[in-house]
Amino acid sequence: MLIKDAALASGLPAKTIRYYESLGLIESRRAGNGYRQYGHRDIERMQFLARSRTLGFSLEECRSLLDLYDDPTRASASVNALARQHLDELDDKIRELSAMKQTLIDLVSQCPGDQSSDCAILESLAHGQNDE
Amino acid sequence: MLIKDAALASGLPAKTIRYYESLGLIESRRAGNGYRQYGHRDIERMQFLARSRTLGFSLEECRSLLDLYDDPTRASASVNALARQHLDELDDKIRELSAMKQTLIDLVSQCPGDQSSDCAILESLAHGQNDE
DNA sequence: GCTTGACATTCCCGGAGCTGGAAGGTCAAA
DNA sequence: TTTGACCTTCCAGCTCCGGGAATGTCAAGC
Repeated sequence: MLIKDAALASGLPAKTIRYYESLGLIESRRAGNGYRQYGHRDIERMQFLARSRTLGFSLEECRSLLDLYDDPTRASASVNALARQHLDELDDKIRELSAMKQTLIDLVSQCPGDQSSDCAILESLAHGQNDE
Repeated sequence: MLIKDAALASGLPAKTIRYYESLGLIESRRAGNGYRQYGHRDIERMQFLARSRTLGFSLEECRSLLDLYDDPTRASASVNALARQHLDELDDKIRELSAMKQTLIDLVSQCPGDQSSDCAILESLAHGQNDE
């Protein structure tokens, strides 16, 4: 299977597959002409990466997850810890964005949004008092 | 006022002030020795940027906000529109992260998290069925 | 046999928003 | 005079790719 079909099968763009290989997350054997060739196992690995990325894991976290996956002596506690840590990061991020959102909602509600130049949003950005 | 004090007064690191200047978001006049010198207006501009960034606006959005701020003929509707658009982006991002979070919560709850190697998280990453 | 088109390869650049570091200039105080 | 704390510019790197150039390969059509 050549890279384009692997991309189709895995959902990862060909560019991304090459990039992941350059990082050592994926391996490939080459045909006589130098073309990368992939088999079922490789596609599974790509899908693993694709799913992990969908859940927001960083590539380094993906590497750890793959390492655990490859290790038959792993303890599920290790995976669990990794996942919980990522969960905490997600929570932090969500909280941060939600705070931004709430502040912005307040500001937008105070801005007339008409042809006048008076604007609570700009006023707050310029002189504070709403957010600090 | 030299850059270090401007950094202290504005909350932006000196490096960031120089970076913003390179992007044309901030201007500076120079002393005879080439050192940047800032006044009250400059500090305000930096604080404006700092607050805008805190709300998650991109630097290009900050540029637009500053332009509006500088324009006495602006309509608050323009600012309002910019803010609402950013609000939508925040919402999208929050929803995306929340979806990740929920999936991850489900997976974590199915993973024993002990010394056994069986792990629903890895299983799901490898073979799907939970998220797709 | 030759051309065309769709693949493949490598390599380098850019983007977003900085941060760190190197190499060097300036200035006040000891 | 020598520190030490500033300042300057420029270059590199971080994350995760995507775009594009220059080039090679291969099957199909004429």
